[in-house]
Amino acid sequence: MVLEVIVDLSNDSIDRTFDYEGDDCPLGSRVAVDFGSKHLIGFVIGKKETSSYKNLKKAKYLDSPVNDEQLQLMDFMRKSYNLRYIDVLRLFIPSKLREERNPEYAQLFLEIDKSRTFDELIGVIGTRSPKQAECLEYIREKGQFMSLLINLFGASAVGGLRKKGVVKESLVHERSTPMELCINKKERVVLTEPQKHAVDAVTDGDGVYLLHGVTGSGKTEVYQNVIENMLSKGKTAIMLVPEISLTPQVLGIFRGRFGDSVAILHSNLNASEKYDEWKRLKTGQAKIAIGPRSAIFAPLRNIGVIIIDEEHDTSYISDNNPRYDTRTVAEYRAKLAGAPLILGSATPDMETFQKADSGKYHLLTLPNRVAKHELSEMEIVDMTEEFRMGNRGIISDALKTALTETLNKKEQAMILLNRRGFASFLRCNKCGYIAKCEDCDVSLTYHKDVNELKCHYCGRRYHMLSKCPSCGSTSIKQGRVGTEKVVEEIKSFLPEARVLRMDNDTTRVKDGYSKILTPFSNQEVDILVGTQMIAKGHDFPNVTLVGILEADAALYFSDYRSSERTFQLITQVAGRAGRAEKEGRVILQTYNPNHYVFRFGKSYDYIGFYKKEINARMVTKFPPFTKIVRISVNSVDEQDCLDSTKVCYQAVRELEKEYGKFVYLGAQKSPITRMNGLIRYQVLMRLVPDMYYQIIDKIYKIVDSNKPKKGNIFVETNPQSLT
DNA sequence: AGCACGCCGACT
DNA sequence: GTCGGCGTGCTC
Repeated sequence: MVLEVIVDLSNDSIDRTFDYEGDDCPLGSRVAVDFGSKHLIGFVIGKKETSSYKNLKKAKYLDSPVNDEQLQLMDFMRKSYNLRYIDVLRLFIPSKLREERNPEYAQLFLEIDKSRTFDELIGVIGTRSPKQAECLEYIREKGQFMSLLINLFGASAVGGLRKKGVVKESLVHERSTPMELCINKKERVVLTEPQKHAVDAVTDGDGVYLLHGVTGSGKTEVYQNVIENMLSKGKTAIMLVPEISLTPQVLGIFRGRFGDSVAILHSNLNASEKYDEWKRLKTGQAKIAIGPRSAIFAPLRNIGVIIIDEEHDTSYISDNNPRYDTRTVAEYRAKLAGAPLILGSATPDMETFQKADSGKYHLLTLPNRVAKHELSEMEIVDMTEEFRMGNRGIISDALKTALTETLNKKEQAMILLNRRGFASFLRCNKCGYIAKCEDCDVSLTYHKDVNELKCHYCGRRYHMLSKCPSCGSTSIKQGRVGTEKVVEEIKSFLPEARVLRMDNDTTRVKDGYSKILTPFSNQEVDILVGTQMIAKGHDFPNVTLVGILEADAALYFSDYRSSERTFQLITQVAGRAGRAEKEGRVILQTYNPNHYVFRFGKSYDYIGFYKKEINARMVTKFPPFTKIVRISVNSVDEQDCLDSTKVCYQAVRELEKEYGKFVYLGAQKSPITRMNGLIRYQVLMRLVPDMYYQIIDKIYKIVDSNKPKKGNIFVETNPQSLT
């Protein structure tokens, strides 16, 4: 029988099937093939009786790691995101299965024979077999799986070692416990009415449910009950959480409730551990997959529910290699399985809430906090006022006082320095004026190299401003503050305070996270100063004060989502204060206190914010009312990059002639020169949704046939940023 | 992705 | 005269 095989190499020129001769096997089977001079893994995605090709090589069947439903999901992803087949396939396969051409050896573990010295063993091998000696040296310390050794040193060398009896073999397949989990057996709580209603609705329903509830309103309890109901129906479940909140505590709660039927797919697991968890799901030993976005590809059958917690989190969007949006993929997978999809959040994505609002999704609301505590009181400090009063520092007087009080009470504080999009906007320190594009209403980005302001959406350029057009002050500059600066300022008025910084620099080092969080949680540190990353997840009961500096920084990021991001951020950090018995307090500093984000944020009024924001999006024609499409081109060679971009641009213009005018911001070339040796250009356009679905495939075609010679080209829809 | 084949520059 | 640069094309 002729098998149509995708080989495990990621390259545009071989993103198609190759015919091989092989025994009949299910689609999705993994096979070993020779391709050119290489020995590779391949995947069967089609079968036929005859091939137009003459002398076929043989494909050797290994196993069948993906099922039919998963194949359908792959197809969907490939088409909607214009991805290579192999890149999508790899998402479904644990990396271990890609290394092993010989599954029968996969579990065979080789170690050196410890009853003799290493030199004795080398003696046995002799000088005629250098490959074998090399291999023996390789496994000297820790041993290794046979399949990997065969890949590295060849079958004959490894076979030689076995024949000479210098290695010991064992069938290792103990399940390695992923992470030390403190299993957290919690008392079963009685559900509130809204929780009960949500659980019932989802259990008997299908389609997409938006579970909207503030922090502490008991969403997790809903998830658990739905999962439990599904398990009792003999079904399985997938639950996705943002990478960062995949903490041992969270996992412990699920392990406590569901025991061994939970499989955890975490990026901290090594290849073998991941493979073990994958296999438990595949064989049905485990029925619940919990993990970050990649867990959506879990090898489960008979899925009863898919849950995406904190659905607005940006970690659900993969912005490189295979680019995809997990929520869209999950929605399709749920549809294939006939299962409901739950999207949970306190601050849903605008697009998600709009779908719930318009009846496309079902809306479930958890109105109250179950915990005894109300949400923390939020104070807004006007920094332009501080400036006028003569405080030129980063920290307002109100926050200074609050910090001092907090420390006196032996409680802790967190200070968030919002640095999103900080690099480049221009602001007047006196009146809070921000330079914006007259056409697009997004903030202008300052380009130092040419001393110009530029709009990232339409490319329009403006002269650099020397004084504020609104109040005439010359104190107009780009704000740029680092965490070091904040710490310095705190030290100046609270010299005894124990302060720790947490940002990209301090967490990059090995165990950076726990080096900072452990002392803070042990109360050996009073104040934690950090960027976005301190906003998520961690629960510190002794924290009663949260300060947000530069709360409006993200607002000036040249991105139509900046208000939404800001609202999400302040809601999230505010939730960090006063989580246990003690009351919490939030102080938010801004140059723009009247902005609606802060007005609604202060009272935790998501619905109010949504109404205002969605209206703005409609008027300015931004998503969800349009889709922004970006063609990105990069190359090591400027001319090469430009050529490709130009052709694409012309082709897009042709499309416009055929289909009618797009809702442009002007599809045009805007060059952005970037570091790492790559020149980048892009073509941007905005399309109303109907038009988008009509022409996106044509745009993919244009791009595919105009690749730069020495670089890459790809299309993104609603990209995360335009930098 | 690799590997082979093939056509122009500076070297023993 | 040749060694080797990497552009182009192919792998079932």
